[in-house]
Amino acid sequence: MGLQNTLRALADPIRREILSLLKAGPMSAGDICSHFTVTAAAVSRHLSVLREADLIRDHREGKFIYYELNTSVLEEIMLWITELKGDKDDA
Amino acid sequence: MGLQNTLRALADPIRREILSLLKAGPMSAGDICSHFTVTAAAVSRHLSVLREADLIRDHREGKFIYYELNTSVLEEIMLWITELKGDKDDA
DNA sequence: TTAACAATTAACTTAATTGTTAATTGTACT
DNA sequence: AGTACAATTAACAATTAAGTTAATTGTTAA
Repeated sequence: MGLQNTLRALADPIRREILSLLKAGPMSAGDICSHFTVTAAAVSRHLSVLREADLIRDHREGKFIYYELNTSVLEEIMLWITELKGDKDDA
Repeated sequence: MGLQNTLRALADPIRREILSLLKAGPMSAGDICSHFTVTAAAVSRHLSVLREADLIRDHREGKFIYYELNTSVLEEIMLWITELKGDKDDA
């Protein structure tokens, strides 16, 4: 379910924007929300989709839940695309 | 609309399988259909999504419409992922 | 022109996704 | 305990997506 989950998670502009935000470093759910016009509940569900895809990790610190980027699962996409593009290694 | 269209198109297992089939070379719609259990109409719609994303190109030869892979739009995804992974060029 | 075939488009159904508001969970503080 | 705050989950409405069958568009050949 890895590649499917990852690509599905990336196929939404808000979720991609969340990932871009997290590029700068870990951020609380509230801080992430403040960058969007949709409600906190909507953002929270986007976060859970990203978490299911293992594109982000979370940990609680007191009242806050911090999210951080996990780019390791993106390797699988890179690999898939590279293979599709023709295995130029064989050339 | 480029990246969004591309990722949305890739976020479906049948569409990814179609692209993988086309890796071997151009193929008619009928040949593509024969690899799947869904109806020809369903495959045709998948093909149109892939075409809108410019992941495939088509041309008619007599009764047949041949599809072939276009991997150039995948560069955009590679770039986006690379940027997300941290712009290691700056290191 | 008519028949036959390849493929797409149309109309419709069902399932999944996205968003909202309201209720719930978890933590800190007095 | 009780209040306040951060964040998630639940329940529902609306949109989008994917599948089916039936009808339509192109093309070839009799």
